[in-house]
Amino acid sequence: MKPEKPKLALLAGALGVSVATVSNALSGKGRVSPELAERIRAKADMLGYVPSVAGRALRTGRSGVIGLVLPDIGNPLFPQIAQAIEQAASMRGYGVLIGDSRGEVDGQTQAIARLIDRGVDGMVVIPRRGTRVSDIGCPVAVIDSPSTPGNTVSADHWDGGRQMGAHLASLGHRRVLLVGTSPLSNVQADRIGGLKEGLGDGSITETVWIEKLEANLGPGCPLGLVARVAQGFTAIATLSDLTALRALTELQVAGIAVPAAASVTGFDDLVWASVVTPGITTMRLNATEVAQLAVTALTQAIEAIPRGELSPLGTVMAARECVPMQLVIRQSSGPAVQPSDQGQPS
Amino acid sequence: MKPEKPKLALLAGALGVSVATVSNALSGKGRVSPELAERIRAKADMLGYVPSVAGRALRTGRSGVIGLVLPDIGNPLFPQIAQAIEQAASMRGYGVLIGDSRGEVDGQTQAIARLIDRGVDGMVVIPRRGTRVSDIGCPVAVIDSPSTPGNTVSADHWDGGRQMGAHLASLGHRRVLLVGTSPLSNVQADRIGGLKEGLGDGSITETVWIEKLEANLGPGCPLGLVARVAQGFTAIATLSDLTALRALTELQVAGIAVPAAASVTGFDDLVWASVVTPGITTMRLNATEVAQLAVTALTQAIEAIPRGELSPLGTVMAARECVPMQLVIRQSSGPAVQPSDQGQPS
DNA sequence: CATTATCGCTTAAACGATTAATCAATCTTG
DNA sequence: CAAGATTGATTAATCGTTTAAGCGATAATG
Repeated sequence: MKPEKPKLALLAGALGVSVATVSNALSGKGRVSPELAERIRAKADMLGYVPSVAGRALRTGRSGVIGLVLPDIGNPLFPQIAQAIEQAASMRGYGVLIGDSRGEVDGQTQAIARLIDRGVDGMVVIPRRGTRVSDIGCPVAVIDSPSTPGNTVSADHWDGGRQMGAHLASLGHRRVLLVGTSPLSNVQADRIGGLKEGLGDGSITETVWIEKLEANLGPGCPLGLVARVAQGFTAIATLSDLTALRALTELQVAGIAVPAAASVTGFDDLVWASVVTPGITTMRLNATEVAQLAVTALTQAIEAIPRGELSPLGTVMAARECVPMQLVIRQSSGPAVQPSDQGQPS
Repeated sequence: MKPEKPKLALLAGALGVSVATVSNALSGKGRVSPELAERIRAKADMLGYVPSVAGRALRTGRSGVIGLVLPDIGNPLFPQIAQAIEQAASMRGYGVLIGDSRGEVDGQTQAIARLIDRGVDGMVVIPRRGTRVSDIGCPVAVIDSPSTPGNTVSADHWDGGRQMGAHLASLGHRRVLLVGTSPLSNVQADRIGGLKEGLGDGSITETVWIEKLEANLGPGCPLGLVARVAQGFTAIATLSDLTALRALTELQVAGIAVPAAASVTGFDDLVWASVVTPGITTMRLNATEVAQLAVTALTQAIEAIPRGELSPLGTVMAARECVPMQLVIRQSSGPAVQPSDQGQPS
C-alpha cells in the first residue's frame, strides 16, 4: 500500500544482503557472484530502482550533468544544436543544463560561473564571436570554427563556403555579392574564405556586412541589393539563411525574380529554407554529428580525470575535429544571367 | 598555494565555530548573533564559498533544478521560451535541465521520466498537441492554451486571434483565408476562434490545414494561395509566422504584391518576421511573461510541499493564468483591395 | 599438511549540507 | 532570589551512494 521509493538499503533488505553488495552488483565493479548479481539486477528493475543522483554525486564528486552555453539563445541555430547535444549527452547518461548569456556583454562568463556553481562536470560552449573561452575549472568542448585556436569541434565552414562557391561558379556566376552580419565571427570569416576559393580566380566579389550597414541606416534597413544587381552582380551569397531570407524577399518585392534574374544562397539549412518559395539553396550543418563529437570528446575528458580532483589544468579535450557540410540545392540558385542581359533590369 | 575548495567545515574551522552555526548564519534559519552572522557571511564570500549542490540535495531532497520539456525542440519558438524560462528560473535559484522528446511518439513520456530520474523538483511542460500531461510524480506547470483543461499558464491565443481579426476587419477585409498546420493543436484552435470573432459576422472565412494538404501533395507543396486570391480572398491570416513566410513568398513569386493585392499576417513574432520584406504583421507572444508566470507558479508549488515528501497528489499548481498577446503591425497587412478590383488579377 | 591466494560478501567510513535535540549561560519574573 | 524563559552556540544524526578495508571459507600451492 505504500510503495517506498526504492533505495539501495531497501533492495539489500529485501534480498538479505548488504548495500555494498547491491551497489557492486549494479555497477559491476566489486566481486559478486554471477547468480547473486543477476538476482539483484532482477529485483532492482522489478522494483524500478533508480540510483539517487544526489547521493551518487555527493560521493563521487560528479553530477552527471553537463552545461550548454550559447552566446545568444535567440540564435536560430540553437534548437538544432540543443536537441543534438541533449540527445548525445543523454545517450551517455548525462543531463544537459541550459546556460544562457542573457544577451548581456559578459553574460557568457556569468553563465559559465553559474553552471560551475551548479556542479556540472563539464560544458559545451559556443563562444560569443570574438571571445575566447578562458581557463575555467572544468573540461570544456568548444564548438566554433576550425580556425579558432584551441581545441574545438566544428563544422568545416571553409569547405562549406568552397562547395557553395564552386556551385555558383559552375552556374556561371562571376560577380558575386557576399553578405554577412559581422566580420568578427570566425565562422563567417571561414565561410567567406571558402566562398572566394570556391568561386575561383576569375570571379569578382564584394562583401557587405549588415552590422555596419545597420549602424548607419538602422536595424532592418534595406541591403541595397537591387542596386547591386543593376551593377551586374548575378548572385547573392549570404552567410546565413536568415540573411538569405532577407535578401530573397528584398529582391522579390523589387520585382527581381529569383533565381531567374539573380541567385540567392544561404547557410545552415534552417527551418524556413525549405518552405519559402523559391526554396533556398544552402549548406546543411550536420548538428547531430557536431554535437556527437563535442559530447564524446567532453565526456571522455571528464571520465579521464583521475578521481575526485577538478580538472588539473583546466581545459582538457580530445583532438580537434571537423565535420563536412552538405550542399542542399533548391530553387533559389540558377544559371547566371548572361552578360548581354546585364545592367538593364527591366 | 593550495586554495582548497571551501566547504562549510573549512569556514567553520577558519572562524572557530561549528559547521551548524555557519550553515545557520548563511541560511538565516537558526539562531545566530547578528555580529557572528555578519562575520561568517563576510568570510564566506571572501573565500568564495558556494554550497555544494549535491550535499544540499541529498539532505533536503530537492535538487534546485527544474526540467523543461517541449514536444519538439525544433520548434522555432523554442529559443524564446527556453531563454525566458532559464532566466526566470535562475532568478529563483533554479537550474534548467533540457528534456527533449526526440520527435518520437511517446518521447514526451520518456523525456519526463528521464527528468524525474535525474531528480528535478518540478517541470515546465509544453505538451505535444493533443496529449495531456498525466499524473507524474512532481509539480508541473503546463504551457498551452487557456482552453486546455487543467492548470495551465499560457498566452491568450484567443484574444490574440481576436485582435488580429479586428485589425484585418478594420482594414476592410471581408473574405479571409485562415491557414494553420494542424487542427489538433489547442493553440491553433484558439487562434482560429479568436480570428473569426474578431473579423465579425460580416466576414467569410475558409480554413486550410497544411498537414492535410501535405498528406496529399507532399511536404513543401504550394498552398494554392494564388487561386484563392483570384477567388476574392483579400487576406491570408496564418496561425504562425513560419506559415506566414511560406504564404508571403508563394504570393510574391506569383507576382501578387503584398500587401497591395493581398495581406498576410502571422503569429508569434519570430526572428524573421521583422527582417523580411515586407515585414510581417504578427501577434507578439510575450514569452518572458509566460515563462515568469509558469516558473513562479511552479516554484511556489515546489516550495509549498511540506518536507521530504514527493508531491502528494501529483500535479500541484497555482491558479491558471493568461497573458495578453500584442499586435505588431508591419507592412504585410494593408487595406483590402476594393470589390471592384476583385476577381480580375492582372 | 601447513601456508597463501582467491572468492564472496560485509563493515564502516566517507562525501557536504541541514536540522532536531541539547546545553550552558544570561535574562525575566513572581 | 530561586525557578523558568530566552539566547547563542554545539553535538550528532541523517540523506543515499561508493569504496577501501576486513574477514571467513574454500581452493590452490609447495
